[in-house]
Amino acid sequence: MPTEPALPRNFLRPCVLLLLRESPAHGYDLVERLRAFGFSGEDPGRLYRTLRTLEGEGLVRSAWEPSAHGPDRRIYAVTGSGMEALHQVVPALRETARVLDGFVSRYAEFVDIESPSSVSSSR
Amino acid sequence: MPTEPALPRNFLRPCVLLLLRESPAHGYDLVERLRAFGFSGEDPGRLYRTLRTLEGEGLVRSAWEPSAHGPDRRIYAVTGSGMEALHQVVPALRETARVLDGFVSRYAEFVDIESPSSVSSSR
DNA sequence: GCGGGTAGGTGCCGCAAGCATATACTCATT
DNA sequence: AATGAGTATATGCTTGCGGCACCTACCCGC
Repeated sequence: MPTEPALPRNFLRPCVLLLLRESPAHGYDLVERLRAFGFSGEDPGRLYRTLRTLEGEGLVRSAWEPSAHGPDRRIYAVTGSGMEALHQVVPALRETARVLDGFVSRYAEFVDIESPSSVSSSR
Repeated sequence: MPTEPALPRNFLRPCVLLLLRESPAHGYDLVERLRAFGFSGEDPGRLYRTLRTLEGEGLVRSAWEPSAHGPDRRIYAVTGSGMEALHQVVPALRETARVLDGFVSRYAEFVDIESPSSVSSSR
């Protein structure tokens, strides 16, 4: 794993919504699947808090499910307004990606000038 | 201007360093040039506070300069350790861009399935 | 009965971000 | 000579996210 990314504020929320849209899951499972989006897996408490907040806002719903081995699980699924909320935030995240690409290439521009060796491609 | 981007925490700092590296400037000027990185220009106070913080950390230095028209300006320039700090945070921002691209394309994947009309190119 | 993996949760605090507000200089207008 | 607009720099206050620590409880193997 490279450097830890500097994620946007509240990025956890859309990530949870997207993952739940792909398939319902319980928190402990989401902890693992969230690694793909740059979340280290430490601080599961943060995720559980976010899940309860999302449920309070009606963006996800949950139901307890007994587990064969281990304690019961609270299975979460995204709701209709949850999907709406996801659709609404995506443009901002797209915009963020655009800005960051701009920043990086603008940074790379003068780095290439200063050290013409070990050139990083301009993507 | 599209939607306001959801910028990472502390993103203002590297932006200021990059802009000052491109050319020294005073705060009021930076406010304008920061628009390229998604900063709306409201809340200039935030920028000025950030500048003073950066100066306190030795990442930038400043000098007063009289203005032909209007009040005096505090001209900022990036220092050596400021550049080091910039180099150190860029990998994380690169990583963030990567993650966001991944998120967006993963989102687009099921959006294309649900509404096969109005297809967005897969970049 | 002890440790380790699974699963879900609360408490607390620092600090960035958001918003309002203050000061002061210059110039053009009334 | 006062008023307002544009330029320029700053402080005060509040909120809420994020980071860290900590707790409970279940199941299984040794």
